[in-house]
Amino acid sequence: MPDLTERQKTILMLVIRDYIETAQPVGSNALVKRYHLDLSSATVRNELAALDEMGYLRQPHTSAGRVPTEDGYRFFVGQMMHQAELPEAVQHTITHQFYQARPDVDQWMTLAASILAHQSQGVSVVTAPHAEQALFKHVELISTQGRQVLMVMVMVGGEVSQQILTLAEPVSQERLSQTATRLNKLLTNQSIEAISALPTRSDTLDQDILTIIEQDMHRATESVSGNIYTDGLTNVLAEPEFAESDDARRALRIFEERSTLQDLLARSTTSSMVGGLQVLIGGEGGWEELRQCSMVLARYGVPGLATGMLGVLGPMRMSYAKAIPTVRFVAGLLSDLVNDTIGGE
Amino acid sequence: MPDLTERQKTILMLVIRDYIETAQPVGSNALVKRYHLDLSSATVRNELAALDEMGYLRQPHTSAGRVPTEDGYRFFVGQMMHQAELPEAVQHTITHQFYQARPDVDQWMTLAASILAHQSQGVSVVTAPHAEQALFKHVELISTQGRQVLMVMVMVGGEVSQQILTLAEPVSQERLSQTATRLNKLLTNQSIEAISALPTRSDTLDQDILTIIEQDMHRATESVSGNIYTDGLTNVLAEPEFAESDDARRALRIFEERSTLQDLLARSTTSSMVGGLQVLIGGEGGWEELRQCSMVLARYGVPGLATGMLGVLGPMRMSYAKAIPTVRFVAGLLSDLVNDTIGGE
DNA sequence: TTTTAGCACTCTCAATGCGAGAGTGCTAAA
DNA sequence: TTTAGCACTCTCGCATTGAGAGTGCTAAAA
Repeated sequence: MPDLTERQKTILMLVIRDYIETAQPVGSNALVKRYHLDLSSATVRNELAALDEMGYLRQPHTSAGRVPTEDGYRFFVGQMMHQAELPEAVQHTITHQFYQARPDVDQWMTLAASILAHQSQGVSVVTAPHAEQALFKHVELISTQGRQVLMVMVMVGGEVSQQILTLAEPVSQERLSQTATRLNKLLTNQSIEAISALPTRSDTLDQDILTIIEQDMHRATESVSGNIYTDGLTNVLAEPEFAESDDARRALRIFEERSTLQDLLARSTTSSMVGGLQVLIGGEGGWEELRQCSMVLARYGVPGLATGMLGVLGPMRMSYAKAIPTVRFVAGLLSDLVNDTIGGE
Repeated sequence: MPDLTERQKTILMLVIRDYIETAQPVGSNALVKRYHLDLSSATVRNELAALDEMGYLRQPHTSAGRVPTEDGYRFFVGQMMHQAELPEAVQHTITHQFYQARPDVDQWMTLAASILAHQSQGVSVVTAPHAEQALFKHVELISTQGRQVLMVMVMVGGEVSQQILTLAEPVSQERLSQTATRLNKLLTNQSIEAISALPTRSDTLDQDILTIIEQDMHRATESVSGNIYTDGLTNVLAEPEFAESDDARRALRIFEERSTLQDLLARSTTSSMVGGLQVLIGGEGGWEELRQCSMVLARYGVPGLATGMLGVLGPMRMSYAKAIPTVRFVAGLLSDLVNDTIGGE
């Protein structure tokens, strides 16, 4: 990599930039003409051959233009990673949209997914903030009809879980409220371990609810991430490389099956930290169906309290120049949001 | 339509059945051979010509087999509409899945969408149960940090809305709880009109929250349907008619943009009643992008209290034989669920 | 009157061949 | 070290062609 001359770097960047725009193999003549290089096509040809040799470019077939390899894209991303910034106007627009949205995690996530998808013209994915360790915050019991009760539980960090319980016999709202009050007093800010270790309650209703809370918190702890939001699924169908093959279908299926997607994100979890940005090129991290795709991922939130992931998927020749700064900016925005609303002391 | 002889009906049904399976124009020879008809191909040919004349079939080009027209599909659906029943085994499986799921509206909707998509091999859509008139049931205020408060509001019928409030100054959880208790007492089972007519509260916190509740209920009333759940988006890409055209993209985009989808469903709302089943063929009801598609729709729930819609979208030659009974069965199941859990007295 | 066999005709689809265009690598001169 | 020139290669679009499937029509058979 250090053995690239300045001129080679320039040419390599231009080739990749051009290919990202046109999706066509780019040849020496076109390159010289299009970018008014002060070189002849023959010189460029030699350089292209060298870059080919070094593995940054390749030819789809003899006597065709050059196309970037995965290594080529990696170089490209490495170069632009630090320089790319979102235009201020766009930053303002995005911030404004968040400001206008209803202050609700669900809305924010949907909005973030939508913005990412539109800005990058790719498929976006956002996970709701999720705590590594579940801490109880509040429970509410609302009688709906007969033996049916709606239980709403809130955890520290803001996660909300609700479910419908069917009790053995009808219970008045008043008694439900009393139970809720007692449990809230008892459980506030407790971890699941602490709750499990609690002695059995004498009141059977209290005990029943307690058991359900425990189960629910278990579920929350086990799941690797919060809810998953996606958008822009159809964007990928517009890309010429997916025009007719069913590669597109297989890739999109991953995004539809939330469990698979969760696995995928979980893998990347370890290697990425809040604020850091991760670019997976050509299905790095081994996901067969995504061999033709790239992902730009970032983690956001408050480490230890609540974090989530967000990212963009596109073909390998996706517009990194847009995707990278957008992901970075939105990650920052969501981090602030988490911090402001459900965040630290 | 009454001028179809029995034999013509039989042949028409066979042609359509075959076309739905193979996606290939079906000719007289193939028909006789495949279904061991006791007729010569020439006779069949005459009948085909007659059906063509009457508008049930057409030829993509001279000297190709026959393909159903929209009228053809309508006849087909009319014939099978009443006879089709889901096999008992499948019914059990589905019921079992609902039984096993976590008792939460969100889970149920996701599950319903998933089942519809898998059974019918099409794109499914399900809206959460939604009341025409919002009635207040319960509100809860949970202090999260500083001036931030999580408000959870439940309406009669089970709809839950949550949002994060930023108060002018920090307020203790105790005071929040008192406000919630007072408001709950005051508002239970009240309609939005009644709430709007209420005199101003002396306590400013109470009044602030009250205003927000009012706004929120307004929002709930205005939206035509609850949350929308979809699944099986990728199924449509597997269909040969969408293999490479970008018709597929346009159709799928409708399903991604929830607002458009909501419009679409709203249109069908009027004409369909709970229990009834509606089959839109070839984008009936005028939605240009869905000209090549069909939808099987049904309404479920308890009229007046909470209803929702569910349905399946596929190409015109979708498997109605699977889609229709599945939609009908799941609609029944969801109706029961609504009735049992959040339903009437 | 209805059904069937026979036949000429039509149209698609896959395979084939061909020429233009774009791009390459190499060599020799600047 | 760069550039001009040149022969070579490979794709892509286009037209041609032949096989196959299916039709409609007519006349004979039931």
